[in-house]
Amino acid sequence: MVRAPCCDKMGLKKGPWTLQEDHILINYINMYGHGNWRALPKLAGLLRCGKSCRLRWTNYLSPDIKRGNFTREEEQTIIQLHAALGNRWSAIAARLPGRTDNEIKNVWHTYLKKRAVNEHENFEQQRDTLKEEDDVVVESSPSSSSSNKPSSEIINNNYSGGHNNPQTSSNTSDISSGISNDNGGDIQILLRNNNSQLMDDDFWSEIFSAGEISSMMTTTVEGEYKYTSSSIMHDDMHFWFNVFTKGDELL
DNA sequence: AAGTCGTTCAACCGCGTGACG
DNA sequence: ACGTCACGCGGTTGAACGACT
Repeated sequence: MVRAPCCDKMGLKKGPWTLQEDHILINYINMYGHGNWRALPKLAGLLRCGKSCRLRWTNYLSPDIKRGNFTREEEQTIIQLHAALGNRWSAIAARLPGRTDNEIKNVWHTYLKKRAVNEHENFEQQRDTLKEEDDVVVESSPSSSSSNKPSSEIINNNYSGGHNNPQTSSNTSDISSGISNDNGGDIQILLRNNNSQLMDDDFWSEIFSAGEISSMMTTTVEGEYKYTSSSIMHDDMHFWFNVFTKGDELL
């Protein structure tokens, strides 16, 4: 397939946009819209390629764009969505009105990636501390196995992070969830839709391959999906589950 | 004051994909 | 079915700027 020649080979301008160019682009789009980006620069009288015009408009000039610093809520949303969606910046941007994929990508690489790593490390420290405490309890009274508790209680005790408490956050989601340790030391994750609807496999397919999913998952009679870990579930599973239980409200 | 380094962010580049003839 | 076009996406670059030495 032969690709159309790039704009730089056709004598078109590159680099930062001038105020005059911005005005021309804004005026043209306000008057005629942007039906065809490739034809737009010629029609508007700009020495730019259509791609450059589209980028300038969608990332900077469009009136829909919210300028200014990201709020704490927006930053948390990006971290959670990135954990669930990966580097799908446009999908993340679609859930943040007024923010562009380019802007989100920049913010992620400059601030949020570091913060996410820090939070991950803090979480691991917390987890290790809790694990040590659990070990002490189990050693002193083996009969009081945690598996006797409802899983929602377990997750509330051990993994609650304030607003991500599955019970208190259920106003926006019908999904209840829990993590528990069975007697073999494996980790079980229960995901239940209160309307008895099963969760979409796509939710997990981003994180695990299909083979891993099927080997990990069983369905209970109550309409729950039960994921049972073994060696394939790495140590970070708790962290990511925690992130997802926050993030699923946003998806 | 001048040079260096690190950070930020607008813009570019190449690729994938869907629409269309 | 195939080729072409146009668009959108994600990765990368580089200019601008501030902090530091």
